[in-house]
Amino acid sequence: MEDSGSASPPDNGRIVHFLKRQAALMELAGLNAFRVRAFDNAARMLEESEVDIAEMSGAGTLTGIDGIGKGVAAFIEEYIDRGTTGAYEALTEEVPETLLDLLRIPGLGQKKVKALYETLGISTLGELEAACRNGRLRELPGFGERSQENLLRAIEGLGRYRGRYRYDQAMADARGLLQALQAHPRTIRSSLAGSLRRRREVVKDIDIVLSTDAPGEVGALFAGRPGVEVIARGERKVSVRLESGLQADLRLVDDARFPSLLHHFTGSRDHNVAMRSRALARGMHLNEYGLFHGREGDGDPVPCEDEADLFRALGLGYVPPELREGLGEVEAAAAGELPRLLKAGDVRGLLHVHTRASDGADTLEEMVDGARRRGHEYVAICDHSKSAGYVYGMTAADVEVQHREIDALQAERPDICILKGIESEVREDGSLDYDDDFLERFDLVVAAVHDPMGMDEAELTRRVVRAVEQPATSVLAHPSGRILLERDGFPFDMEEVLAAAAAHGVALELNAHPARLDLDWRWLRRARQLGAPIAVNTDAHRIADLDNLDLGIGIARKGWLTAADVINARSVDDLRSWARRRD
DNA sequence: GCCGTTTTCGGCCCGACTGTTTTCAGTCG
Repeated sequence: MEDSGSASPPDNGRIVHFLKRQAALMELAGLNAFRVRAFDNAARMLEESEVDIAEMSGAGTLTGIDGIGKGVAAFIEEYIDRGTTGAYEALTEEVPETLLDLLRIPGLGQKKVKALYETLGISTLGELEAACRNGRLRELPGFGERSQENLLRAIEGLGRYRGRYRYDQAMADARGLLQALQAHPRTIRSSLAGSLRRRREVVKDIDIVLSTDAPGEVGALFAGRPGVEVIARGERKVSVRLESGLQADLRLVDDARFPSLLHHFTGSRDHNVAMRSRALARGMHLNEYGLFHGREGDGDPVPCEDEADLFRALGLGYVPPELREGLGEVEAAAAGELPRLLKAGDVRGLLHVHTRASDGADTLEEMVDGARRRGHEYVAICDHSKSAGYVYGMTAADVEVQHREIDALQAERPDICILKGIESEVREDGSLDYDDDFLERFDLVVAAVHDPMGMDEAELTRRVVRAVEQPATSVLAHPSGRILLERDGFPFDMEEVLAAAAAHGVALELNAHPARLDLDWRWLRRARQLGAPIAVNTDAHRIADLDNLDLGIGIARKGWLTAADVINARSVDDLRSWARRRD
């Protein structure tokens, strides 16, 4: 049971979670599938947006959001008010909430869970496991020997695989698979697809699409890779479980169908719905095998050499994969209003780079040369300031030494501009490490909160806003403080912090470390709307970390950012005068 | 329940694979 939120309104996460539970219970209760989908859709729309749901509910403006009508808005309002709803309570009378656990098992959907409950009285994972071992499932139509074995394995797997992987971890597996497939002589075209191609920060699986005139041979190569367990093996699709626990799916088609296949398995569900609707509205039909004249898909195919042709045939500019989340990109493409997204070549310098002077692994010279080799015009050295308790923080004397080293190295490296920066700790009261006079010595001050110090939301918001207001602050490092799959962001009001950053011209960092990717891409879009600039930073602690910039650029693109939104896409002179402009 | 350049009623994406069947329902993405 959800607890009542009388003291403070439930946050977005709790509301979304409750909507999802409601949808799942409705499904189990056998309610109309489209009504179920309405709750599911509403949950997804709210999950991807960054609005304050409770606030909008109070203002009565929720129905302005796509997919939320009077019914769902009233449901949310009641939940915020009471901590539950009449509709939810009525459903739990009918369907035990523990059935939601069964729904998490791969291979068990609404119909089967319902059958298990109604005929065998199974309502918990433990009961299901026992029934599988006793062979009781065979009594049920649609269940057999194999079903019991598969369910037992799946129940085990629920604990073993958390089922979510960081982008970099999944990419390490995906690169190897893709290279092996591309090396096959019968492979014509191939590509990553799915959430990896969309650059989601966390993924559940690897999707690869491939064109070939010998699907059996290429499929066999994939299924026969060392250490993989084959989950499904068909003519057009092969699914395997890798040693890492990741599932990888390969789809095979002949080459003419490659563009539509790639598109289909790249887009999120919502993106594909938007594209199909658009095709239907134009008297065409879109599926993974092509774009066809006629709404039934029985007409002639529309010839498409690549994805760009496909978008063009639907009257759309090319929508980059990062944007294909179903968050307005199709509408923007139709109106010719897609932004010119940031590109790798746009970024001219690196900010926020560490050396051995604090907790980096490589020397000043090595890091600077790493940046030079990657073609950067400037690099800002930002080691930790003195009160960074968790690592070695630089004393004022250390800073003096580093500045002399930088001056000396700069004389030897005329082709790159070395900026004197600092990652300054934000203290409990929102002030920065070192006094204002000393902070004047730096070209760039990156303010960083590393410890929420047990503060509540109001206190922490005040602290971060104060840090943004400090005259020396140019950039707010890894704003939310999250560590992907380990720890959520610190609890503070991000909207308020973004507004403060916009008001004071402080940049929000997009920390490109694959464990952070912070600011989150959903908030990047909001920051752009508010006019707050962004710094795409590697936060490199060793030379190899400098290559994380590529992922940072991908996430920036996912946040709809252009070169104009990004401070390190500026020339070094512009950057310097921007950093020194402070009020 | 939501929605609207075939709209206020009547739709709501759609195809592959599995495990069970003996022609298909359920699940998944």
